[in-house]
Amino acid sequence: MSSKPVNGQGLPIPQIGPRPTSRYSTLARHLTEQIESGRYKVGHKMPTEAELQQRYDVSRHTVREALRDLKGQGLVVARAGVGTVVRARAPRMRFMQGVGTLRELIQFVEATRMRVLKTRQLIADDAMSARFGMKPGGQWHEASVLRFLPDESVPVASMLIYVRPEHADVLGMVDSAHAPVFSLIERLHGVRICEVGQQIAAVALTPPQARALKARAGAPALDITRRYTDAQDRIVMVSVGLYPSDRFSHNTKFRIQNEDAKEI
Amino acid sequence: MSSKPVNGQGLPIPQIGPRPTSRYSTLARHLTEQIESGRYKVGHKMPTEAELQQRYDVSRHTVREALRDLKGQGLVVARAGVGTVVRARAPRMRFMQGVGTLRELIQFVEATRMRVLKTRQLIADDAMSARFGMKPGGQWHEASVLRFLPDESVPVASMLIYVRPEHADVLGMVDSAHAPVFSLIERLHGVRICEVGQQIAAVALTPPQARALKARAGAPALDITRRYTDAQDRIVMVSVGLYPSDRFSHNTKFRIQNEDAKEI
DNA sequence: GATTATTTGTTCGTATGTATT
DNA sequence: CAATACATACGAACAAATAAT
Repeated sequence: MSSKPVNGQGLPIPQIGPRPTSRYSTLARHLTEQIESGRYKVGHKMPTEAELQQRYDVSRHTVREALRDLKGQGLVVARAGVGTVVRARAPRMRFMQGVGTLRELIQFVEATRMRVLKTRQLIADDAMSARFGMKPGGQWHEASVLRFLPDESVPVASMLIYVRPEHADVLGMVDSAHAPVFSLIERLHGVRICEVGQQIAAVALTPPQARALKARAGAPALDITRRYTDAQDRIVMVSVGLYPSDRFSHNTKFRIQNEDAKEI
Repeated sequence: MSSKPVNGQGLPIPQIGPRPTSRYSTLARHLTEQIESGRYKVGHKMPTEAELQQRYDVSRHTVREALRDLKGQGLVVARAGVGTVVRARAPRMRFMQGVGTLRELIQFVEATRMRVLKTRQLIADDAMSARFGMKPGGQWHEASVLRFLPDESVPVASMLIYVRPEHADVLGMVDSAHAPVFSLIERLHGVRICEVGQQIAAVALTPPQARALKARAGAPALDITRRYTDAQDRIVMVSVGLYPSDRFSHNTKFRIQNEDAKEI
């Protein structure tokens, strides 16, 4: 009868809180501290699930629940066949908080119409891999899209949108659905976007680009490239937008979170 | 012992994708559709886990994985002893959180040197008022600055920095102090920056700008204008940076807010 | 108020699938 | 092809919270 420590002790993890928390969340907190303290370094691999299972004397399920927490916070990335790699040392600083960033994005999307010019399949080559981080050889669907303000005939932007073949059906709904493409994928395919990386650069329009946008060749434009990734750090979608400078500027507001300005 | 349909059929859910996706995500999508279609109404209870388990002939584990997805999207809330209640018909939009935005900015500043070319006093005119929101007639100090990467002679950016007369002393310390100007003001004058508004636009370099930056006239560049305001919404500082596109791109990471929706 | 039934939460065990090395 | 490591899936039991008796 000694083998029933179902929720009792036997776990060599320092139980900090006064209240007995669950094992997996205790383990999650413990691992988080190890990462924050630098015991597990960014870029390096965590111990395997089996290793953690033995070391802390818990079931593999419990280990996975704990790791799921860390994944959700973006601290680690797990990949089958490789392992669990530490990705960040802190659970995402709250230094600045985007104020209305997403809301403004959504409102912008809802206020504009999109017209899909054409779609095609393609295989990611080395150039795409270098630009977007897709694995070379992966299959993708590409849509060429123009974005219009209501009651205007001159497009605000021309975009290229890349999605996985299994999500390609959303490209057919972009015209009618006034919603961002990534949210369509989330809704229709149960994917969960976890992080969005955004790169903004200034470019000069090439002649074909200028023709599509009814703009002058060589005119300056914003190139806004966004990479949408899920919890496993897999790329779900990539969008490349070209916004002529006379029609669009990118505005963001940051609010400084005043509680911990100590770290700077 | 015929009960080993580990990944076979037996699930009365329409499998859409060409590849057999996991059972739990298929189930999650199915349940999501039921909610969106109004089959399960907001405020009402979902079937119990045991019920779903029987109805779809899967294990409880699979049911829970599917429900975890819905919880993560904020569609349902589960409470022990009560059940799983539908909370929203569509996945509510989550806000994004700027990740490392400020940190990256600081690191960029620390990794570069600044050289102040000249400073001057000026009175805000209507043009400045329209661009930056300063009150017309207000006194400001302007510094023209070049920013260099270490060991490089070509500037990364040319900037104009506007500060109030009472803070003008910081402009003399920019060269040596490897810290952002706004944080110097905060430290030396006890001002507390509360919000930062940022506008990014693409521009073509004018001939004088191109000369200062040792770049080609007409070349595309990012114009990043930041307005720093305090708690009273007074403008503390304004900076205008010109970043030639071949030397700089603006990167941001957003992370989707991942509250666990445990509490109501 | 105490007891019981119900429902989700946590934890163990085991086995197989899939991606990578 | 084999070994490794995470992903998915089955089963079983008990704990904790809540609602009903």
